[in-house]
Amino acid sequence: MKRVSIKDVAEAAGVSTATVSYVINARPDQTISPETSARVLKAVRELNYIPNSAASSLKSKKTNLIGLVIPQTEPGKEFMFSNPFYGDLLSSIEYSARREGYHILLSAPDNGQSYITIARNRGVDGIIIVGAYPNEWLDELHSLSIPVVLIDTYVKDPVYHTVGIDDRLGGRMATEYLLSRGHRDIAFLSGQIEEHGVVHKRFQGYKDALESAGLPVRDEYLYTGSISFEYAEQAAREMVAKGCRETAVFATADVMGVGLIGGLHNLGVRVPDDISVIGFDDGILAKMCNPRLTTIHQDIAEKGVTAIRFIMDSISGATDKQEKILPLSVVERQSVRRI
Amino acid sequence: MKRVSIKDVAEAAGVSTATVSYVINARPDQTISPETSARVLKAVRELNYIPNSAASSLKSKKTNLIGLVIPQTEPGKEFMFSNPFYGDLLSSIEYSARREGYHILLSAPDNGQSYITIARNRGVDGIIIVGAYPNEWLDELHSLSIPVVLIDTYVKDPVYHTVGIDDRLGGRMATEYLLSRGHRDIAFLSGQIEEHGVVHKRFQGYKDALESAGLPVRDEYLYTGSISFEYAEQAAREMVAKGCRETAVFATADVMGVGLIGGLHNLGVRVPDDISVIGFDDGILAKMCNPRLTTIHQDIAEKGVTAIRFIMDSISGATDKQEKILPLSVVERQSVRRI
DNA sequence: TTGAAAGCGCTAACAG
DNA sequence: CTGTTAGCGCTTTCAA
Repeated sequence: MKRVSIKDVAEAAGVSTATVSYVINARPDQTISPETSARVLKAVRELNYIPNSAASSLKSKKTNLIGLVIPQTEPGKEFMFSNPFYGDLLSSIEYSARREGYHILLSAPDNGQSYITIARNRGVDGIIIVGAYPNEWLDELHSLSIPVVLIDTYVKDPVYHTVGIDDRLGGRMATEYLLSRGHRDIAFLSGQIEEHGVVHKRFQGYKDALESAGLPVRDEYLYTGSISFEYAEQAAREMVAKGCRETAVFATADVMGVGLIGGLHNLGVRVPDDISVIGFDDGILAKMCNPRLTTIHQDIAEKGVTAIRFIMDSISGATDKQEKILPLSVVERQSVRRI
Repeated sequence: MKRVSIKDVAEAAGVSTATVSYVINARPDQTISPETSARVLKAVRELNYIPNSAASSLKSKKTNLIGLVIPQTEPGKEFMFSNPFYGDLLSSIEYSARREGYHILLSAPDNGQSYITIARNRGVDGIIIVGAYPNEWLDELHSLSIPVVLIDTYVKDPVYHTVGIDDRLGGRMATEYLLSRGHRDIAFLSGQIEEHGVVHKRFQGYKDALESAGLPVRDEYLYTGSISFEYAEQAAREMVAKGCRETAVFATADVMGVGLIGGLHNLGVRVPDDISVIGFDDGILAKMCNPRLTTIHQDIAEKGVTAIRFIMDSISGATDKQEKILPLSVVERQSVRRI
């Protein structure tokens, strides 16, 4: 099958290549007669013509490509391994983009190297970045002058759009829920607490709730390692070794809540009978564990939809920085008991 | 920041654009003097030049882009939602591709529409397809004359490369493991059994093992719905409603094994005390559930690595169809008991 | 309402 | 060892 170009179509339809370009791109201000248009379309169909995006990008400086940057947990290894969260998000972004005629160029950050090279090389029309990255890394992207949306991060930037949730509120909701069930000794289980990270905010929310209740934030109730099933299991061992003074745990990700429950179970500690657990995310994992996990629900798919919308708005001329904070709710299941 | 082109570099280095192109692309057969080369490289660095891939693709017919097609479970919704399997695979593919200087163009199939349009439009240099698709859909891709690798599917094609596992063997291994633990009433839990699909093969392996053991394949022991946590939970209800004659279940995906265990648990049936369960995949879920799931292990990351290798080999001239069957093993955990 | 023509930035003969 | 040159396939002014 030989490549068919706009020229072939033009010949077949008896028009110029310019005309073909006009009808294909159907700009609202274009003035092509219906007959000509029909003739061109017919030729397109018969020749099975598909425009070459490299050529059109070269000329028009538009690629219809959106760069998506997803964190890589271990360099050279899986970037999203234990967290179905990313699968959901990715899928929603891809779908929303495709509906707008855009495709997704997927990358994990190349070991400290800047994304700017890829972005400029490929000429992406917009960038979606998931998670927290070093500030310099992000700042470089300004020079590209294309829309950037940051998902789930708290860097403040005057230009980049953001979509996320109110993690501090979420942390507070989780903790207050536990409080409302009579718990007073509430542990906090999370990955590293980093500046600008969501975990930091959730931790603040945890502290807010405790303080409002007149309760102290005890260091011995803090378990911060990595966002992984394994670390949560380990935390379970620590908890038990220390005598398990806490009656409830706020785990900042479902994957950790599930790990904790598993670890506790192996040590003969029952959830929620001996200890209560609340998670965060409400992804597939929450329903999967036993007991099913009471958790903070967030709408992952909506994050993707919104991110694409922000990019599209920017591309079509909107200049304001946009921000979206998606709502949160408590989903009661079986892992918390009233005491 | 104004765009800097190869021309700017050429001027700055006092050479022609051709020379710049030569040193940038550093072909082995090229003969540029070290001095010239150094001068060019210096200019590249100083001007912060990054080649425009649209322009080079246009000329060279090479995009360094690999199209990745991932199944979409529900049109318009998540494509990989309940299955961390895809996250792992995706990540491995992206990483391997990047090491070879390729990027990943991610797509979910557009509702029955062909992928060929995207492939031709973007000029991808190779395609990786995960999962089973209609034959006509796949056949169209032949006309592109670019390497295609199929992951986890059994369509036989004289050209496309394949990477997968021996699902029939896997089914047999799982069933024989159960048999070796004294089980005789073994149920089969899966998604729809489709031609060319992996589930079909695993089912054959199940039957193989039963037959070798002189046992019948009982219809009432077959539970086939969808590959989801929810269906597995439902199957648990059916099992119990029917009196739970089986003593063990082979679930063809961890996600189903986990769902089954959860569903059974809710009904007061204990795993492995009352009934044993073996899964398939050995992803993160297997370690997450309680009891931890005995399952068939497969190396997901290796699938991605191999797929990229096949594409690279093809691109660099290899003409043979390549096939890789990755090894399987039984991972014993806690969900099967000897009776 | 349409066409001619000038490139976009790069590659690859080919010539020197 | 390096430069000249002719496009790749498309968009878009400008003129007709």
